[in-house]
Amino acid sequence: MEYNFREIEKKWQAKWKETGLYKTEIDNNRPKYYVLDMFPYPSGAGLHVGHPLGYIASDIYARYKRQKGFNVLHPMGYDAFGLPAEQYAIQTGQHPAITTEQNVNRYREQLDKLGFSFDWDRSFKTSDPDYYKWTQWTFIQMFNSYYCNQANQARPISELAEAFAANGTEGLDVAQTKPLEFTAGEWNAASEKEKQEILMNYRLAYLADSWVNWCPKLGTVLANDEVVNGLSVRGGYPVERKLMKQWILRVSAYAERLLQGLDKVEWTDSLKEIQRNWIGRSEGAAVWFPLANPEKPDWKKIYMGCYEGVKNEMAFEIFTTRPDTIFGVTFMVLCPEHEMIETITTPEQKAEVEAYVTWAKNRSERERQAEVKKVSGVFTGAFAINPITEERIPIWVSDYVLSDYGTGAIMAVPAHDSRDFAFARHFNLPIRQVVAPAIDEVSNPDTWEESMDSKTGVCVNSGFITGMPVKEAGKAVIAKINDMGIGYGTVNYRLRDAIFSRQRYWGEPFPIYYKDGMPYTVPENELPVVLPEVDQYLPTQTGEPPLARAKGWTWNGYPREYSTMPGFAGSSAYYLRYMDPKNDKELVSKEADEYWQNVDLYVGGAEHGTGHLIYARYWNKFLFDIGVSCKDEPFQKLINQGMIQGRSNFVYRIVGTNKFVSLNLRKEYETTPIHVDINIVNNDVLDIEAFRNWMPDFKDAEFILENGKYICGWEIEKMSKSKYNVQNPDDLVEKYGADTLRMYEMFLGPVEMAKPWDTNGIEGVSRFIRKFWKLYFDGEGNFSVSDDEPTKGEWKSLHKTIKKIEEDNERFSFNTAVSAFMICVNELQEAKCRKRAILEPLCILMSAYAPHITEELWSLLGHEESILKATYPTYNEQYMVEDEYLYPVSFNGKMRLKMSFPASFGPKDIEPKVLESADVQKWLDGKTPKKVIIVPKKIVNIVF
RNA sequence: GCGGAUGUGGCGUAAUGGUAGCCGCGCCAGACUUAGGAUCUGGUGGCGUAAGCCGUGGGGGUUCGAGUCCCCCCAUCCGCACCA
Repeated sequence: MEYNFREIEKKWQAKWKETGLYKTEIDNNRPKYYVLDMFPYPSGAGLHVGHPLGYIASDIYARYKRQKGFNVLHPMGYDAFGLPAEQYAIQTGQHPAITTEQNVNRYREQLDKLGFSFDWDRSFKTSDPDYYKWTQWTFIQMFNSYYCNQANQARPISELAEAFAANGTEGLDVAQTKPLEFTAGEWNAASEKEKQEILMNYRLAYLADSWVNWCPKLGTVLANDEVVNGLSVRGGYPVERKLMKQWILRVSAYAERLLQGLDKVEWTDSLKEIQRNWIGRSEGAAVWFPLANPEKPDWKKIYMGCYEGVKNEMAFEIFTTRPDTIFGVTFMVLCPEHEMIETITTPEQKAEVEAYVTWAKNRSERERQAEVKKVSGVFTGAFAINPITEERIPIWVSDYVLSDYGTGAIMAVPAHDSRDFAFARHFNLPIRQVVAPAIDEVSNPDTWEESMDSKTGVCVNSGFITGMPVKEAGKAVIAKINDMGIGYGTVNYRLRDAIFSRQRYWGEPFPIYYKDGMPYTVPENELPVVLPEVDQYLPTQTGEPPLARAKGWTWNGYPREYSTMPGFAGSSAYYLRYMDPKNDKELVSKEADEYWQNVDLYVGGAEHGTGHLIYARYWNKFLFDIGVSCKDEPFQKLINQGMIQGRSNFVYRIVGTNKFVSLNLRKEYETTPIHVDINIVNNDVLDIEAFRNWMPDFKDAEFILENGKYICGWEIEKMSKSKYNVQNPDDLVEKYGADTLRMYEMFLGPVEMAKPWDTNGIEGVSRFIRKFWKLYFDGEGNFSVSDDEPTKGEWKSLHKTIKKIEEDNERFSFNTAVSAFMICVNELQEAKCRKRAILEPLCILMSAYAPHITEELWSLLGHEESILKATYPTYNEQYMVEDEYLYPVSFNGKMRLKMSFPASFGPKDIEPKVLESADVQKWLDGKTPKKVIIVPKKIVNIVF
């Protein structure tokens, strides 16, 4: 019987579906294992060969774990809300739900062909109201929570209101937008609206004016991770800073836990490092610098009086990571957005400062970033007092200080900070050295080429900390400012709160309505708030988001929130929902959550390092705090699949002609390389006829050949339509079958590594699969497996393979596993082995990789049940025992010859025999060995 | 600039500190064929007729022994980038 993969694959895919083979239920008698692929966004282009790489790897592992006795949850669904479908809707008027549906169907069709073991009964898409109901529900819980730094968890906002009624803000230690101070009396006397405004300062989902990334072209704000180099990730449009009222998630409250949690998960170091950088923890000090009122030169009075309750009016809070350099402060810098610029600027400087601030604020993010090295700034005319040295220092404004990190104000230490140094040099401000490698190694900063940013050394010219190592000095300064009541040691994070509003149509509506200008949540029993129909997917005339177009869309007459949620809303808790996808009472039942717990293996691309993987961790930690999820980290082990790059082919056109010269002859001509469709090139040899028919321009093309062939050049590039190097999995499944494609994708190399796609290599795997098939058939092509006792060699081949495959599966080394299968099949073919005792276990081993062919063979072997239910073979060491071992004998570490000794021989038995040998004597060349190292069953090394 | 990863034949890659190049592609030779972009067999790191010598980006080091561990440098890729 010929190996007819088309028939076999179709047959078994239908059968699996019919019998519900991959349906999963809670089973307390078996341990659970949760394998998840990152939520795909179903784009219109469908899958290319790079997409399934991770799905194949996770499917192999899921199947393997099932055969090892685990109850495996392996679901799949779609991240369906998002910009592409909506942009398409704007252009064509077609409802994004329709586009999404089509794309989902296409994805499903492509996935089905690859024979994945997904439990499709658990599937959903984020745009399903049954699903986004729980996204909205979670948002309401965040709205109704604050973060308590003492308990280190989210708590109900009602507790906070009670605390305010009893004690005001006395002793408050919570995450907040800005510090507020009021008494219980003030709270109790406040109106309902005032109370709501105060609470907004603490909610985990809050509404606030903030500087956002506004993308005019997309008509929406974007999160930080959706902007790269000042351009939107989707579409690449310019982004500007804009002050807008937005929904925001207080992700920053979880910064420390997000950082600490990284130590508990098994992710790659590089991904953990990306997250650590994104969270950006820095330890330092917050210090108040009082304003030296130029009209009252007796600043000491102000200084003495300014810390009691009048901080905001009279002083700036700065953040520094180097409190040890406080004696080197020679000026201060405020960001252009700083609130106090207006009040402190002197009349003489007013015009200049205003001009600068206007210029700086109106610059696009992109311009600002492009000109980072250009120093700009302006003097306010005002002075501050260094609270430690009591010196009077000028206050400047510059855009090198960012408004949203720290407090938007810095103490500048030009001698020891490169940016302050550049600024001081540019504006001719004093530079004072306060740190040196040693106490007597002070130099003149005027002679410096750059600042001394060194984090080691000792303090000099620094009053009471002179002579201290910098680390110690920092602590001493913090202690001092604490005593003085003008500052404290603190930690700052780069991680910002996440802007959660999008002025777009195709997303989850907020469960929010407005009364008296304040937001209120829709009652939970009215969820979901279903996305309404609109006549156009564009903003209104007055610039409101598209949802404002929906007719009669109010909550009992109150206006609703017209923004929708961003893409990450729906993808932040989907893994929990898969545990219990049909539950209409809860996001996930206690029973399901406690059984499935969290994702054991998460597979996907590294591009989600700072987006999805931060938000989902935040989201899950919140759900953990409110008791919905029993694990505070959602993804225990994570594998980043490497990108599959395209391999482009080129032809070389001689400039000004329609003549093409073969690769190795092109040096003699002036040529232009032109991308050529990889489908008309085979092993870099161009199909000339196909090329002439490819495009009208090439109809009359002429060629200069080498050895009668036209050889194309090649290059590794991103896979893209315009480069004609896209390889579509459907074509390959059609030509070689899913099992071959699955094994070939694994064979390409380690899953995590980026690698080029080279279709040529698939032939080798295809040959191997057919060879494997033939092991089960006799010369006439009849299925024929004997019950004869295998030979020693056959047993060894099998057990060697069992061991190797198991080890490789456990460490996700699927490429080496495929090659182990090849070796085994080569050996069995060599031995003409057609024995059940060998071929049955081999079939099971390979079923995770090539589920269709093995299922067919399994059934031919006479089994009724699916091979998925088969018991995984156990490795038996006894088959590996050898009587003899062939020792490599090396001289000074270089292998020269081999000698065989009984496996039972120890070093004492081997050494004399080795030294006696004529070959060894020849290599010794009369010299006496200094040492003979013998590692049993490993190596003999003679040192001379 | 900071951080991370990677570097091995013509190509993809393999090697618990122990025989460098397994497996596959490609290439070469042969067999079978009307034919070959089918199948099968053998060969294939470089230099050398050979014995042999040289070889894992470069340079040091640890070790009986280093592709693997340590230090310095180079190249490529990825992430962050005025984060005080």
